[in-house]
Order: sequence, then C-alpha cells, then structure tokens
Amino acid sequence: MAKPKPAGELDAVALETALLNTWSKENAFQNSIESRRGGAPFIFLEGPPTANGKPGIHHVVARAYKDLVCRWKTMEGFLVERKGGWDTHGLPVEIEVQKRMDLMSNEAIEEYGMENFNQACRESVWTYESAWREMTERMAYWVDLDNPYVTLHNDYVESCWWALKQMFDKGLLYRGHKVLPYCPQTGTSYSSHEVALGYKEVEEPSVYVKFKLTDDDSSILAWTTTPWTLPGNVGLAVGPEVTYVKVKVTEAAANWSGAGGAGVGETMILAKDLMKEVLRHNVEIVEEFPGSDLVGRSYEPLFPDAVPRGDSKTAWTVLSADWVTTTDGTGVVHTAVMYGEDDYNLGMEVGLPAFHTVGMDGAFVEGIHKELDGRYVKECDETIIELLSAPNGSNGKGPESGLLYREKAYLHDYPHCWRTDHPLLYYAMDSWFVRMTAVKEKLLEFNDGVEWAPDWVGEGRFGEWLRNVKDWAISRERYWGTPLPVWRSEDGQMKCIGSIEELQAEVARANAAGFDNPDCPDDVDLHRPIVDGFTLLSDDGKPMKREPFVMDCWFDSGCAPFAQWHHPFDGGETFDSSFPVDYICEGVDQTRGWFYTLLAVSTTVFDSPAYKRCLSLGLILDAEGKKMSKSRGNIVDPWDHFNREGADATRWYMVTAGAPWSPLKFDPNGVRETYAKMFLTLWNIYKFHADYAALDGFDPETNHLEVSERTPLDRWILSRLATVATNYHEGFTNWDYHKACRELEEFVVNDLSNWYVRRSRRRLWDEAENTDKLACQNTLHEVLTTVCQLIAPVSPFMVDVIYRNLAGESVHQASWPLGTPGSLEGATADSWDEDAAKATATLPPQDLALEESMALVRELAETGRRIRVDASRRQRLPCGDGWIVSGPDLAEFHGILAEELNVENISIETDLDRFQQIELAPNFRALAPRARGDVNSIAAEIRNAENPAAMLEQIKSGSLEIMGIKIEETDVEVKRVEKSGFAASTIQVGQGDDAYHVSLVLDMNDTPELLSKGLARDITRRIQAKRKDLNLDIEATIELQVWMENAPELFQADQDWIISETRASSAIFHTGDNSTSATAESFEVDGTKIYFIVS
RNA sequence: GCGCGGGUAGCUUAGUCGGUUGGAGCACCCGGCUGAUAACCGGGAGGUCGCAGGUUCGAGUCCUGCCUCGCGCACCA
Repeated sequence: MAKPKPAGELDAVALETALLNTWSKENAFQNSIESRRGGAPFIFLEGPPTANGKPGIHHVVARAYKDLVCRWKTMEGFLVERKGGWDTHGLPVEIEVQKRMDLMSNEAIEEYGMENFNQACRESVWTYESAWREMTERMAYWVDLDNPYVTLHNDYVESCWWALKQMFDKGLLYRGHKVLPYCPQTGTSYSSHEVALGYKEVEEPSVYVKFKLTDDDSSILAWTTTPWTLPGNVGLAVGPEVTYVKVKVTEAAANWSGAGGAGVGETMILAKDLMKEVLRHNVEIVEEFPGSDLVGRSYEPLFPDAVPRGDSKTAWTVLSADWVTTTDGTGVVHTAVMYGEDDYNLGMEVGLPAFHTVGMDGAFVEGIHKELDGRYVKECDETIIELLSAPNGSNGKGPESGLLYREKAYLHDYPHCWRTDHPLLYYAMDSWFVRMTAVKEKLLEFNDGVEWAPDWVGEGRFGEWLRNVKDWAISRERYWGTPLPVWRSEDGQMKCIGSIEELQAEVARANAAGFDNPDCPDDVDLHRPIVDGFTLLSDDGKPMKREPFVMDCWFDSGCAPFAQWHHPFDGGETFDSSFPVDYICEGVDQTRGWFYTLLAVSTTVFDSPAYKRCLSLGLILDAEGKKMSKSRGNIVDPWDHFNREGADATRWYMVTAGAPWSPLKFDPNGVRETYAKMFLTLWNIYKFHADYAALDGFDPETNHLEVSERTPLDRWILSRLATVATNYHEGFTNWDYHKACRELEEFVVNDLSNWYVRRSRRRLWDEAENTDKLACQNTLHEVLTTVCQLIAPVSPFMVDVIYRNLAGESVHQASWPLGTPGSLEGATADSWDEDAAKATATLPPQDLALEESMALVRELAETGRRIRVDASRRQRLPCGDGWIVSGPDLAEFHGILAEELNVENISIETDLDRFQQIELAPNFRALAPRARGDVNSIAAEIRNAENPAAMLEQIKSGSLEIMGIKIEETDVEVKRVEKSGFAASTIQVGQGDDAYHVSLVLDMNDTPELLSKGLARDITRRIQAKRKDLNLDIEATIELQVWMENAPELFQADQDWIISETRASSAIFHTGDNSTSATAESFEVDGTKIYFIVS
C-alpha cells in the first residue's frame, strides 16, 4: 500500500505511452507470468498472423479478446504463457512477390530461379512485421514476440514433416488423381476451404446441345454451363429411373433469339419433367421411356478429333448414373471425364477415356479443333457456340440445323481464385490427400467436447462442415512452403521422411549406392529447391525423386500446438503438459481455416482434439455495415484511435459494442463516446479521491475504518460493487464480456460517479480529520482498486496508473477480486475447489436490502425534481415540507433526500388517504384464463370504475361479479396514485406481485424564511460561478457587495451562510438597485433583481 | 437453392415465461442544477418493433410465408 499522490490532468495517450515505457523497463509482462509460476497452467495458443499485410482494426479486436482472457486467467492465479507466432508460408506470400517482381506465371518464376524466388518470399514475409509489433505493443496485447514460433523455421518445418509421416504411416496420406478446383494462373489446385473464399456471382452462356444418336435420327439434349468442356465430352449420363421422352418438332419456334434451333420434324430426347423449361418449339411426344432404356446407345462425338477412343468400349455412349436429377438442365448430364468430379468418378467406373483437352495453362491442347487449339478456354465460349451452330454442327454429322439447340445466359456463383480472382477450372490432377473421411467420426466426437462460443458455431457451422468432411487436398504445385517430404520412384515406391536425421541417413544410404547428392548438414534448409536436390534410394534400389509439391500453408498452422515447441525433437515436457490447449480465439472466418486444420492435424496425428475452448469472433464491419477489406479500402487504422482516445477506450469500446461473436459495426464515434463516458469519468473519480487523499496524507492501512462503522452511503456503494463484480465475473465465465462490461460501466458512471461521489463531495472538504471523511476515503480506495482489477483484463492502461498510485503495485500483479482458483493446490484449468476459490475472493459485504432502499431514494430524488418542473418551482427555492407516502422505511436517508429535494423537513405520512386515492388495474394473467373472450370488457369495467375504493370493498367481500365472472382480489392490482391538486407524484417499485407504490408530496407554500433561503442560494450560486470565472483558488477569500431590488427579506442567518459559502472576508448587503455601476453583475430570479460585485 | 445470425427512434442498442404503458445511450429542443468531468437532473420530440398472414382475450416476443443485410455451405451437369 502507498499514500496516494495527486492525480493530475488526464492525457490518455500520454498516459498510455508513458506506461508502455514503464512496463518495458519493469518487464511487466514477464513478471505478470512469473509471479504465477506455481499456478495451474492455462494454455493459450496464438493463431499466427501473416506479417506480409498491414494490421487493421479487425486484428486489434481479435487480439483484444485473446488478451482479455489471458490477463483474466492470469489474475485468477493461472500460469498463462503466451508464445507469439507468424504464419510465413503459402500463396499469399508468393502472389505478393510475383506481383512485385512481375513473375506472373510458373514459367517466369522458374526462369527467374526458384532459389531466388523463395529468398524473395522469405524476406517479403517480414514486410510489415514492425507494423504488427508496434500495433501489438501499443494496444498492450501481451504476447511473447521475442520468441515466437515461425512456420518457415527449420525446426517448425521438421515438426510438420514428422506429423506428415505419422499420417503416412497410418495410411492416411495418399497420392490421388482427383478433379480439383484449379487456377491456371497460379498453377495450383485448392482445398475446399480456399475455394470457399472465392465464390463470385457471374453470368455465363449455358448451352443445350444435341448429341446425335448413331443408330437413330434422334438427338439427346444435354445442358452445360461450361461450353469449354464440350470437346472433352465422352459420355452422357441419364438417371435410370427418370422418365424421358422423345419429342418431334411440329412447327418452327416464334421469336427465337440467340444461336441454335431445330428444324420441323427433328426429334430430340430429354427428361419429361423438363420439357417446358427447355423446349422453345411446339412438339409432340413420340415416345416415353425410363432412362435405363437409353443406356448403352452410342452417339456421334461433338469434336471427333479431340479425344482418342483408346480401348474404351463405353466412350460416346449413354451411361447410367443415379445422381442425375431433373432439377435443372435436361435430365441428361454431359460428361467430360477430366473436368468434373462426378464425371471423373463415373469415367473411372465405366472405363471412359481419360484425356486432357485442356493444358495446365488453361488453354486447349493442340489437336482439338483448329479454331480452338492453344486458346484460353474461358475465351472460347463464342467460338464453340458458333461451331456447334453451323449446319450439321462441329462434327459434320448433326442435323441440318446444327448441334446447338439453345443458348441461355446463366447466372450462378462460381468459384474464383481467392488470390487472383480468375475463374477456377475443375481439373483432374495429381494431388496428395489426407484421408479425413476415415476419421470423420473422431472429428465429430472431438468437436463435441469443445466449448464453443457461441455454441452454434460449433454445433452448427463447424459441425456441418465436419459432417460433410472431404479428404484434404494438401499438396500445392508451388514453391514457397513446407515441402511435401515424400520421395517416389518411377515405379511408385514411396518414402516419407519425418526428420532431418532421417533425411541425412537416407541421403547417406543413397550416396553409398553411388548417387551423387549434395551435402545434407544438420542445418540443411528444408525448403525448395534444396530438398528437391536429394535423390534417395528405394528399398529395391531404384532412385526416388521428391514429389514436387509444397504443403497447403493451412497445414503449417494446423501443426502449431506441437511444431511451436519443435515436438517431438525438443520440448517434450512442454508439449505434453500443454496439449490440447485450453483456449484459442480467432475470427469466425477461421472456422474452415485454422479451427479446422488444428482439429484435422491433432485428430490424424494424436487421435486427440487440439483445443478445449474456442471463441469465434464476428466479422468487423465498417460504420456502414460493409465488410472491412483491403479492396474496399474501408479498413480503419487502429492508430487513428490509439493516438486520439487511446488503446483503453478502443478496447473497451470493442468489447462493449456487442457480443464477441456478432458482427461489429466499428463506429469511430463510439470510441470517442467510450472515452468521454467511461474513462474520463473513471479518471475524475480517481482524481477526486487521490487529490484529497494526498492532501490529507491518507493511508489505507493505517487509516483503516471497518465497513460497519461507515455510513449507509458507503455500505451501499460497497454492496453495489460486490453485486456488480459478481455479475461481471459470471459474464466473463459465460463469454458474455459485453454484458459484463456494460454493467460495470453503468456502475462506474451512474452509481459511483453520479451518486456516490456527487453525494460525498462535501465529506472530503473538511480539513480536519474525522470519521466520516475516513469512511469515504476508505470506501473510495476499496471501490477504485477493485474496479481497476475488474477492468484490467479489458483495458489495461489507466487502471494500472490508478492502481499503482493507490495500492503501490501494478494491477497486473493483483489478484482477481472474485478469487484465484488457479493458485489452489491441485487445480487445473478445467476444475478447482469452488469453495476454496470463493474463500480467496476479496469483495466487500453485500446488502441487497440497502441496495433496494437506495434505488428507491434515488428514484424519489428524481421524482422530486419532476414535481418541481410540473409546479414550476425552481430547485434553489426550498420547500418547507415533503412527505413520503407508504413504502418502506427510509428514515436513514431522509437527510440525503432533504438535500436532494431541497426540502426543509421530510416526514412519513401514514394516512394514505390524505394525499392518495386508489385505482384498480386488471391483472390479465389471473383474470384471462376464466374470463376468456370477455377479458377486455371486464378489464375496462375495472379500470373505469367510478369509485374504485368501493369496488375494492366489494371484491374483498366476494360480492363482485362482472359479466358472470366473480372477481377475486388476485384479479386486480391496487395502485395508489396522488390525488389531483397536490404537488405530488407516485412511482411503482418492483414488478408483478411484489410491486408497491410510493408517493412523494411537496408543500408548495412559501414563507419568508424559505424565500430568504432560496434567495441566499441563488446569490451564492452566482458568486461561486464568478469565483470560477475569475479562476480563484478554492481557498481564496473575496470582498463582496450585493444590491437587492424588489427582494424578499434576506435574514441574517442566510447572509452569514452566503458569506461562509463564498469565503467572503467582507460583505455588504444593500437594498435597492445599482444599475449605474459598471462593475456590478446582475441577474433576476422570480421578479427579484440582484446586483453584485466580487473583488 | 440450403443452413446460421440479424432487421426495434436519425445513429448505436436492451427487451426474461406472450400480459396490455417497448427501455437506454448519442444527437436535437426546452427547462433545471453545478466549486461536478467532454458532467449531472427533469421534460419534449422522435417507433407501422422489416412486410404479410396466423395462433391468442392479448404478440417486439410463438408459428407460417415473404422481403432484406451479413456469414457459411453447395451448386455441379
């Protein structure tokens, strides 16, 4: 404990930056951890950001919630270590570098040199590191950035390799050939969570194509939205159960627009259900049959030279597939094996030829058609439509009207590259997969054990994702990333390398067999192209080359729980005691990202969940409700607020603006409001206390006064503190930080500042030592220090300054006022002895009855002011009498009320009928079940009773019936309201059955004494304002002259009072005017004119 | 299209089990109060509680449909 020093004026930004220096000098962050060294661990895992983009306000939000929980748990006595981390691999980095160096294709990169390119990536990763570090430090996110994990570090990569080998050994890692969304520009395929980032709505031409049967004049109609896949067509799929029809065109279509068409007499086959949707001609149905009847029929290829038949017996025939539906298209699915997942699977099943008509560059390969060869497929739509439309169509074997039946613009969402915005092509390619489908049940089971906030993200969104889990395509045909540690021989022998040591051994073995490998030292760089340079030896002596892929960078971050410790090569104990982690927190956009990959990796590698609690944060929107994004340019710079209102206000605003998981409309004005309301108020409360405490040499230890010896006002604010703190803690426990903080803010502003401090000001003015002043100072000390402790996890700056001055240590070393479960013997992050934890709490005693009484007192004070407004009686003119009618005993607060109401004498009136009458109100809840439809009529009769008192008597005697319903006492509420003609007001306290009514009545009659007092108060008030204008010291004395014109008598006692209140060393009170004096100031009140001179 | 979460005063938001009179804060207007801070107090104005139906004596609250915003999924042919 310390004797407080005066507070000084507030400059939040200066306060915060100065405190940052202090923290840094004191090593405050490390100390806050070290001092809990013996506590139960609470494991936090930092989701690694990429430092190749500038941090925005949305990053501040995420970091605020991470920090909040870590600081809170620390104060609860847990050991909360926080290792920083950086995500440094992957496409975002490569794209950045490619743009900067103008290397927009893989060829360009390889020409430039992979080694140089990767070096550029390695450097680019740190472009904004200092910006991140400065933001992190400035906002006081306490995380260890000096020893972070970095995904490009060899140790980290080695752990990733190890993890992959575990998967490989369990048979969960496999090489496959699958149709994947592929970006020709970046030359890479994407996993489902990356694809999800890039859906865009686009309008594209879709076409209905006639596939001419070889053994019949008819054509089968099929539909596609990707004309570029038509040259690759090798089959048509129909639903075996679906009903198809053969139709004959009976007359030419009117108002035909666009390409294509059909001649009269032409016959076409399609699903019966879709005739109306598809056909634009009048037709007659020639035949009707199930899809199974069509299976096996062969048709003419559209582009005869595009795909070689090979030895396929099923190419260009009708195939059966039960996934074919009639929701759109024609009920016939055009099948191009290499460019659709279903197509590919079907093709493999029935033996269709699997040939690419499109190259990896997104252009048609040579030999498709002379007008298409070498052209980018997305630019060929028109050409293909023209080719098909020509008489006899592109293959010269179609009907005279051509192969195109119709074209139709089609609006749909189509996946685009999340980095380059190019449309993705579904493309069959070699890829590596993690067999997530094999562990689906485990994923679901582990997810069930996670405490999600909000719960619906876990059960709903994430659960949904897991229930539809697909094998994870983890390989990328890229350069900058964790290389896939698999070596493969030409005949398919494979080895997965799980460590540098293993790599060295394999290299040595290969060299012993005569291979000429470069050196593989202990610190070999585990990146491309170094690792590509090693050729290993298969078990049967064949050379093995590394599979030329890098890993999906999400795999890297998914390895964070163990790779951050270089597990299993180092840090074994650290890992064992920190897995699974207790808490992670990121934006909801990480649901399919990090939240998933963490679980995916931990499930496949450790057969364990990765985290126990996950806070999923809502998106940050701008003030308009638009998502903040680089491309929109609406990102709020956190420094705008750090430099204006400070980090405290910014953080508090973010937490109180809404639930953590709801989208936050970031309103810069809201930050300003938070500053003005919460922090300025808090500072002024503190300043009030600290200034007087310093003046008086107050020492909370030696000047301690028991709570029981303090005034009801003191005991009230202490009880309120205990109540609010308890709710606050409960809010924290339930992830309801917003509710907790809103209530605390309400407490600080309303209870503490606007009532307790306002009511207590005069108590500290007394220069002599007295019990009342001590009571107030002790109370302020306790309330302020506790409030600081409660706020500290959310907004750590100002409260630390306050706490240091009042308590002599950092608030970040303080204990949580609701107890320190983490410090208990045998406690864990998940469980502790509740009773023992409660015993460590340091809250003052609660007195709910007192809180209730004070609430009523405050309400009566407000009621009194309302009465005065209604009666046009100014506040400074006292009333002689005030009566409180009915209600609980408030005797101990009559003094406060008299002052607040400016009433000479408050008394209790027990004769209710003197000022009040009753009114009856129907109680619908009781009445409705019996009265049913008549309830409103009955209610009206009760409400409009001419003599409610008489009606109440009738009800009590059981003799009242309305519309055949007997009215019981419980059917009505008795309200007491003031009789008209009195300056009075009635308020209802409480709700429902416990509600009661209290009235306040003020006597509006004037007496000479009251008028004199009122006059004295008005004069004093003006003089005080003048003193303030003149900037006089509080202690300074004045010389005073007053002239009163048309005034009531000012009694001697009131003159004396003016003199003492205004610290006048001399005072002369004249009667009459002084309008001629230039120096006199004047004012008028209730017809009295006053002139005065202060000198 | 499917799923989740929203839509309440000009703005930000609270609203429990359905109960008859929907609360706050900011901004605005009037008044009061102040050795009390970017303050405080009273009053005023401002609401078709997204729209339309339904259930009910009674709906911001429950049900159905629709509109709209955000997010996610899946879009395949």
